[in-house]
Amino acid sequence: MVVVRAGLSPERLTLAGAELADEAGFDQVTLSALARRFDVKPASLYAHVKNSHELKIRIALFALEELADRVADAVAGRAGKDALTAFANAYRDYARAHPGRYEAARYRLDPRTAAASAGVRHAQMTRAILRGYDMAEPDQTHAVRMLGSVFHGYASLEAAGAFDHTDVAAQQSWAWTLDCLDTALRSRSTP
Amino acid sequence: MVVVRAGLSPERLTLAGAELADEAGFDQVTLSALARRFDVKPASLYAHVKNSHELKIRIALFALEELADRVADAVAGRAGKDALTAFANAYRDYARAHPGRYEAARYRLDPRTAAASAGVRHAQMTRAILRGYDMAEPDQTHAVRMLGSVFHGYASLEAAGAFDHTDVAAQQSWAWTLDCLDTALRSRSTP
DNA sequence: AATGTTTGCCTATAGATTGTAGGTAGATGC
DNA sequence: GCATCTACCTACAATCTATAGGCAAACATT
Repeated sequence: MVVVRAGLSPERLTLAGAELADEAGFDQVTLSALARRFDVKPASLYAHVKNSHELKIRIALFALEELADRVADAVAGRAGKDALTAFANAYRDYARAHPGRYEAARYRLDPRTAAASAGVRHAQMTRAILRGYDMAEPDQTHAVRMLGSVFHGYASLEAAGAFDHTDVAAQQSWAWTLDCLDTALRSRSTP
Repeated sequence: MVVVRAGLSPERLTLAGAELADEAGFDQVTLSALARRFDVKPASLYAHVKNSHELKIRIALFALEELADRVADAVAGRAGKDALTAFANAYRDYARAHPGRYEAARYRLDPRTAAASAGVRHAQMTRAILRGYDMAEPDQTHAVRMLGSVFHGYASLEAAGAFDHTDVAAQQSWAWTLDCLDTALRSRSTP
């Protein structure tokens, strides 16, 4: 009897799960669906991931990492509004290109896991952006939270189709918003 | 045999589902869990709601309506920054008091259902806020989207615990953000 | 090359949730 | 008083999660 092994591993399952999330939505990521994708029985997956929850955590961590990498790449060598725009665009582009992974990145992690995740890099990079605006504490923290809210909120609403019913291009509003944020941050800077 | 009827109805199921969502999370809202709550068999619920998806839609519409009511109440009789703050606080307070319902309000609705939902009132009320800032189109649409992003983003990140790891009160950042938005909008107004 | 061990996926099984079909007792209407 | 309707029931099938244990291929050792 010829048996060809599927070549499963936590990493391959995580990546396949991320792809499945992008195609069908993060809530459609099940061990059964993943098993079908590898033409394998569901039970076989439990040798590689503890359970469905752990798989989702892995996908979330993978997405956070990937997103942080893209943002870091985009921001490299830039400062001020240039850096702000690069950060924001990399963020939004990722959410649009990988809606399922982006949703996964919002999966609730326990504090310890979150503290060890790339989420920390996101916060650091946001703070780095603000260096171009000379902002002291606690204003810097306020600004980090505001920027995070705008970026996540915009990506989230756009993905939900909230901007589809008004005949103004989402891209235009995005550019306007970034412009607005830049002005607001500059007016708050303490040189 | 004494049979006491549970008194099920779509409305009672929707409300109970909303309560369950607040207590255990929107993803824990299942027909089975709801049936246990009414001490009834799961199959009995199908006489009142078509399926699990329809129940979630009902909860989403209920939450959107409730949230719109609160915001409308808060905004009534106010204008300018006062109105902006009242809107924003009502929004955030609802998300904090009813995390499950707030999550439900983000449940993906098909375009027709969304168009007939209280989501439309949200957009109208946001536009009403902007009357205090004398903003022409398409800037008004841009501003509606930015405000929506900030409000939703902040509520979403705060609920996810994203602000728990820095020792600055979320309330402080919220006030700062609203102040920042007010300034930004005033600087964009076209009197 | 022969042997023992590990790896990788299997079958079998059980519980939970969703959903359909059909039944029955109590409430309602004439 | 009788027929109908309502509200909930049992029974059943499908899907997903999860555990336990089996077996053959792959690998390591000598």
